Amino acid sequence: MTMSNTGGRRKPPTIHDVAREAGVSRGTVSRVLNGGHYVSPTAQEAVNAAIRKTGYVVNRHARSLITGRSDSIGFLLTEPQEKLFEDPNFNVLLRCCTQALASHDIPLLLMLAGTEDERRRITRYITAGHVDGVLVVSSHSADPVAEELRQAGVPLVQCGKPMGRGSKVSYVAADDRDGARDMVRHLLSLGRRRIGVVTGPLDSPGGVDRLAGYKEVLTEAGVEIDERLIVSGDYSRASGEAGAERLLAQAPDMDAVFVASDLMAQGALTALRRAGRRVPEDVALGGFDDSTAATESTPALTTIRQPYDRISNEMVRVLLAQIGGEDPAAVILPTELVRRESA
Amino acid sequence: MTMSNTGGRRKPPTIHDVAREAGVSRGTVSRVLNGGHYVSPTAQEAVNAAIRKTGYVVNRHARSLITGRSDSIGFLLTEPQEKLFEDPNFNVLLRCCTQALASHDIPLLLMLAGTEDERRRITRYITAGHVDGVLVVSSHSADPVAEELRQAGVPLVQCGKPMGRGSKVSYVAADDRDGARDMVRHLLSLGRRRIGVVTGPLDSPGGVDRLAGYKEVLTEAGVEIDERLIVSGDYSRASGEAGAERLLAQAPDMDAVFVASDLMAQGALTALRRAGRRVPEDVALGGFDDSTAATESTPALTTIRQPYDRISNEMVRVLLAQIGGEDPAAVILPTELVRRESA
DNA sequence: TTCTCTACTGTGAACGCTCACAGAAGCATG
DNA sequence: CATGCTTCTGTGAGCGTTCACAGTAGAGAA
Repeated sequence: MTMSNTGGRRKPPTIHDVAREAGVSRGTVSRVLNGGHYVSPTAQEAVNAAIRKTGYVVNRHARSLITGRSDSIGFLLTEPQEKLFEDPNFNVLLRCCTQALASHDIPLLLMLAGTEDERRRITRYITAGHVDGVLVVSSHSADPVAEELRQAGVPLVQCGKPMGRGSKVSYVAADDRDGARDMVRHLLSLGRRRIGVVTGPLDSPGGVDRLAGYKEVLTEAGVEIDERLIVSGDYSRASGEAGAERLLAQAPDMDAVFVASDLMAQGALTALRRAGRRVPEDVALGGFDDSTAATESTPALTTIRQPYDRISNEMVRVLLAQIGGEDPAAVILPTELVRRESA
Repeated sequence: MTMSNTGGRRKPPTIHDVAREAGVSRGTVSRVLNGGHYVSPTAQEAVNAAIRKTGYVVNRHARSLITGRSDSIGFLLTEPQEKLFEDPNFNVLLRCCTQALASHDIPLLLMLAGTEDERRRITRYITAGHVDGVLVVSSHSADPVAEELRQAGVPLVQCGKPMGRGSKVSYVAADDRDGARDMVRHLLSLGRRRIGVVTGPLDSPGGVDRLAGYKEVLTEAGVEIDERLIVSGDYSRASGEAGAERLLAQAPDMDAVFVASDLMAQGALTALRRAGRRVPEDVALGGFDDSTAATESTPALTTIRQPYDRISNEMVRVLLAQIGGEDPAAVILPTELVRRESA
């Protein structure tokens, strides 16, 4: 359609070529490129035609050199390497964020900070201004990298509530407490009363809030909180399996269990099956996340849906706003109960 | 340690500041930055000290503007969005490539080309020279995007053998044929003779080669090839389940099955279990990839290990060489049989 | 007319770096 | 002493863009 660069690599057209072609000045072309304010319709038209004809694409390096912006943003994952991709939530988040950024024509730089060395390298890279901002994802929200970046004045937004309540850092999170409440209410509505819970890590707000929701609903319903029905995990499949095992040992009469992530719920399913408990007949099982793990299991998991697409969009929106000079913001998004087979 | 950018964002030091600090010229600093040839030890030392003292980090945009290189490379995934992350192999590959690049201090730009729109946008972005080269990953190797980029003269390396035998495109792949041979030989050594196979997509060399290995070994062993023991899938879990079902219907006496990917093998496991076949007692099951799916299943999968870490390193090495002007290259890496529980 | 205001356009001057080139210094060779 | 060679260093130009500024033209008001 346009003059694409077939064959060898020739010198690409510059803004100057476009200007000459359109019979205007560089400045006018630049203005068209950047929103088109204060440009006559005639010039606008001529420039666009010239751009199409020459196949011009802006040289981002030249632009960045002068604007000081890189027009790219980083996606930072701070997890030990083994766990890095076990959790399907990371994948979904990565995919959604990439797409959300793509719609703004902003490339995403993937940054994996598993080891101490990598963290140093990446911190240096980011503080050097090679990206305009950072999307931070990590399951344990007390992240020193994020804090360091924040102090260096780098715009960033975290996925999930951060630990320190005082720190003014942007974040986007699902409503953990409310989601947990919905799930436990659902289990109660099924007639279950001996409801166990495998929590997330309790050094993270997400883990704490989901446990809080659990306790609240039980208390409101007049069901006594039994500490033997509460164990904690770290969102890994293995910890879900171990957690369910411990619960079965401590409270053999358990008739339902709320597991704070689908991946852990998968593990719990294994443990329950091994113990000869039928799901959902003997023990109703509720997960959290609605990740791919939920539909892959048999039985498919009843779970709380985290709106990852909306979370990603909001993260990008908040980050872009912050890069544009706005203040840090917190966004909490509603969850939704998804009924499948396990409860 | 050094003067890090604490607090607000001040103007970062330039090469000029370093030169002044070190008492040398810009040129000398630049030479130190780029390998340090033709620089006296004294100057070398002074410059390094000045860099440490000022906290200088090169401005990549200014450098790129003049060199024409972006010093970044793209990771292109051309798959429909749903499948994008279902396959754990993609995750591993992405992780390994990111790390391989990180060791060269090269950032990775993630590019997801699921829809036609995205493909156009990304092709445009790449041909505009915003990345120096591209790592291409896709399960169906007949990829129009890759071909288009290749014709535009963009350095790229594919993961897996490409379809057209004539096209001079770099690639790195595991030895599919040999891996399949190892697995089938192993199944034979277990005393199995009615060995089924669920192949990968037969419009891709990987799928074809694994099937070829299967047939070769059986023929060499004097076992007759039975077409009822051969069905094909598309590497998805669902297709593995359907494939195993079909095999059981067509050849109920099947005593082993070689499934061309671990994800499909997971599906096959479900089908076998549903049909009441014990694995490995009644039917021995062999997978391919040694992805996370292999250890997550019960029983854990005996499989053929694809050396993803080496594949990634080679992809990066070949790509960098090609960017440096060398000719396209093909690398085939050996696989390894990993015995677990399923066979 | 003259002035002001708005809408638009063109022109240097950067941005921070690398590269080519010229030149200096040191040393051996003719 | 001149010449060449090698090793090292500094300087000016320029990469392609944006930005600030100056300037023009036309419309409307005084």
